Amino acid sequence: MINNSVLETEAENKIKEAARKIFHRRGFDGARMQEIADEAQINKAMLHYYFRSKDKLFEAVFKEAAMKLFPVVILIIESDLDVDEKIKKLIHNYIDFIIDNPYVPGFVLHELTQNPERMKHFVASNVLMRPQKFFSQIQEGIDSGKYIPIAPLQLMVTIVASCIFPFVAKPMLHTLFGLDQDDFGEFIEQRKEQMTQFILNGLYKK
Amino acid sequence: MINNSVLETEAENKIKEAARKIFHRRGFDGARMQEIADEAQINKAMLHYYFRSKDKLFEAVFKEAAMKLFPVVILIIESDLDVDEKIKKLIHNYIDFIIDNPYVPGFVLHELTQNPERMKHFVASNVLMRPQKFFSQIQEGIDSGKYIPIAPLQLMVTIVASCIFPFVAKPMLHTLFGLDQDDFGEFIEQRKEQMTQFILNGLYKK
DNA sequence: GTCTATATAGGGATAGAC
DNA sequence: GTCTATCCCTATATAGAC
Repeated sequence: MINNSVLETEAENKIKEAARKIFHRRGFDGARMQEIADEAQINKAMLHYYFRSKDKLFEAVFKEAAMKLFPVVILIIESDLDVDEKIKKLIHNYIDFIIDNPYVPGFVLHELTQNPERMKHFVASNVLMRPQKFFSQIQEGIDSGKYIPIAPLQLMVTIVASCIFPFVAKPMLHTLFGLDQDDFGEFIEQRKEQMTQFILNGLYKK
Repeated sequence: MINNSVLETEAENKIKEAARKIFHRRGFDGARMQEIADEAQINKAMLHYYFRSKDKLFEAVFKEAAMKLFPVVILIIESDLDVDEKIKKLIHNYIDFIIDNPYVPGFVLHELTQNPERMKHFVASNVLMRPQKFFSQIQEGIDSGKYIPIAPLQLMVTIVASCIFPFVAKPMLHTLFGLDQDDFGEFIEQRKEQMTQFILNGLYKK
């Protein structure tokens, strides 16, 4: 007789994996429990057996997405690297992460916008952003005349925006500039190095 | 006797204005016809009287949003200004526009992502982006050694991202950095000038 | 644990009186 | 044109047999 706990875990994972796909693709309102069940090749009733409700299932998925999205930035930001290396690593690693998880940024941003209260307490208590070191490094560079004067948070937001935005705006790039799937892949690949150079060049004083 | 056509127009406008608010705030799936009716202080049945269906009403709202969002960029891009002036104008005007229409970018991006086909043909036929002149200007600057080598589209996307992203990520800035409403307003105001300087500095070679 | 059948609610849409 | 009542479908959720 096979241990039931193993099967249980497998079923749960299969459901969560399916839910992840559908929620990421359609958002909370757009997702259907039936579609998740189909994706998991499982009966719809089983969703409610393992996870009581759509809300609970969503919460599990959202948490994982948020926990994946933020730490990429945080770990690098808090490291001992110098500014140039941090920016280079940040852009490369972040874009690579989104290539593997293309729906995560749009999903997190949208759900956070739609229902800020639902997950705010969770994000706040689990994701502690401590950018002090990075911000200090920037400020020192400004004070020493190496960097142009810029609020560290402005720089930070610009870096993250540069990585995330192209993925959120992918349909726009397709419609307005005719970038197909392959073009987009090339565009993103090119972006890693060009953005690193552009942002570092923007930071350093002439 | 009052002319009926006037009242008709007033009712239609009241509905569209209410629909705009709700759709922008909740997206297509999240919006409720009842909520739109309440917002318009009108009976729910009247929505269907004036606009046949939720889809039709949404389409009207989406068109207006998209038609407002893109031309801001396009007009400046296609103008005869030089690169520095274009970038400065682009950032200032675009951010000012979003201050007045804070939900538009997230709305357009999300709906375009959720259902790319629904509006693609419309956007494609109504919004013609002709960035050739701007792109040529950039390329000339690169060839003459004035600018660093960067694909014009990469620059373009970065500029738009810098303007739009902070608004989409507003809840994140609130949660992670504790920016309240006033802080956010200051942040955006500061951003107009600092991003202009940062991006121009990034473009010019040392 | 897994399925079928069904309860229940919500929301888009319409019928019909006025 | 405007309202009430209601149709009807869809989607979440549960009951209950196996």
